[in-house]
Amino acid sequence: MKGEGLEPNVFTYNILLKALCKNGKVDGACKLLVEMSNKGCPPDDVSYTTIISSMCKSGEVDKAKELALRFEPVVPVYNALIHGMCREYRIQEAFDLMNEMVDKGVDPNVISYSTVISCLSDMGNIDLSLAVFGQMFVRGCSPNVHTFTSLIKGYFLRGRLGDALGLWNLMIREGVWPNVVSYNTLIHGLCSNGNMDEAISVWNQMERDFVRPNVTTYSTMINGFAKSGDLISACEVWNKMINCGCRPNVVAYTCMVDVLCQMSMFDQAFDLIDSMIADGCPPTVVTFNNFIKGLCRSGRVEWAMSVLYQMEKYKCLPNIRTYNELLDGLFKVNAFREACGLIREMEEKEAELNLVTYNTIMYGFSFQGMNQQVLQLLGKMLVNGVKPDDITVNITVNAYCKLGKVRTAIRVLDNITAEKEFCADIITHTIVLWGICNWLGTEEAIVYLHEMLKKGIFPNIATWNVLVRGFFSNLGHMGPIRILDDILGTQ
DNA sequence: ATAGGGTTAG
Repeated sequence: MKGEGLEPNVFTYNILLKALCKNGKVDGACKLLVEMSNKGCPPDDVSYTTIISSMCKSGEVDKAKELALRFEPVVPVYNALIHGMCREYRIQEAFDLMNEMVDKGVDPNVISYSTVISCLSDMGNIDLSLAVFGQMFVRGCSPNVHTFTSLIKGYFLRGRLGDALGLWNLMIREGVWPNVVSYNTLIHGLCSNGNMDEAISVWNQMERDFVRPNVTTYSTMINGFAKSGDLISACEVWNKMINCGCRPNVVAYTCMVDVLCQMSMFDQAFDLIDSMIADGCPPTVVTFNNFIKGLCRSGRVEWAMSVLYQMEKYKCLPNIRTYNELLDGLFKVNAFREACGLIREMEEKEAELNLVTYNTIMYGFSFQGMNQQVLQLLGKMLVNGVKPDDITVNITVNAYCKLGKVRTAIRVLDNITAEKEFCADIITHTIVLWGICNWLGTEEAIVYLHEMLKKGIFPNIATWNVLVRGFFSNLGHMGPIRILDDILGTQ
């Protein structure tokens, strides 16, 4: 350009800025920003928005905010920052930015509100989501298809199907037409709430509305059918996708790997993974996790372990889910040594154990009768800041009971139940009943049984098994007969 | 005409 005697203008520089950002050279873009001023072509709003948005997308939202402080930000800059905060669920800071906008008279627009609403929906806070929706109206800003779609997503996440569908109808009544993303959100919401029939009818409605399904739509349907056990329909959607000229991407392939595994077509699943390379969309760790999960669930754990070591060839690193699936598989086939070997391997690689990992290992250990080690693992879990769930509690209570520390088990349960973080279910109670029968005697078990009934927790077949066995081993044959009389008398 | 902000699936 310079050879031709042409001077770059602000458009030229902004295109260059965008190119630098897109190639991960944000530092270079910042240098160019300085150079622009020196060359007598000062950066404009677009220049700043480009850089700040790029920083936010690469997770450098604090650096982006610092840069934004150096000038008077416009709405798109604020929106990029809000999105950056929301990406990390820093919702308070997103609200702070919104308030700052209002204070400075830079009115938040539909994009600002929709970004926050989408974030709150993802966080499961549909009530706050609706509050922002209301505030948006008060401030004279109208929702668009993004806003409605984000709210609908939030309702589905909380299982509120009726509210989600109500909002969908409201959206259409307001003259806001759904696009392919809205349809995908609706279909996914119905599928993940176990409403496959409704999902199919929406998918048909989509065609009548002349909204073309994209690869996300097909993947959502394949996954929906796969999760509901309708593998034939899942395959039909895959074929339809190919016939309609829609090229599968890595997600579509990954869903299909799951389908083939569920059909026990493991060789075909592997062939499909292999063909992904040739098709230019290489498998990811999620693809392999599906394959490994399928193999483990059918007891082919050795094969699954060999896949773990093949992943490297595909430049895929196993993640915690890979290990969790394999550990579960190994424990289920009683390959205790191999499971311990894998745990050591995880420690060497400094893999961060999560809730599922701890539950899986503790469960595996308890099946080996290693109850002391179960309690040690609970300690390790708490030290590492991993919050136990109801499964952890049941495994722990079981360990205490097996060790004969039934009173401790009951005390631990009372404490966490009082904090309302946990609600003991029939499984918990059956475990404790086992402990009482075996260590404290059947009379106390009957007292406990009555307390259970008073709380509205009703015995199932496993509970009765525990009681009957307990009575046989403790009282000879008279006990169980009395209990059986009770059952026959009441049911 | 050429540059900037938000929604979906494994």
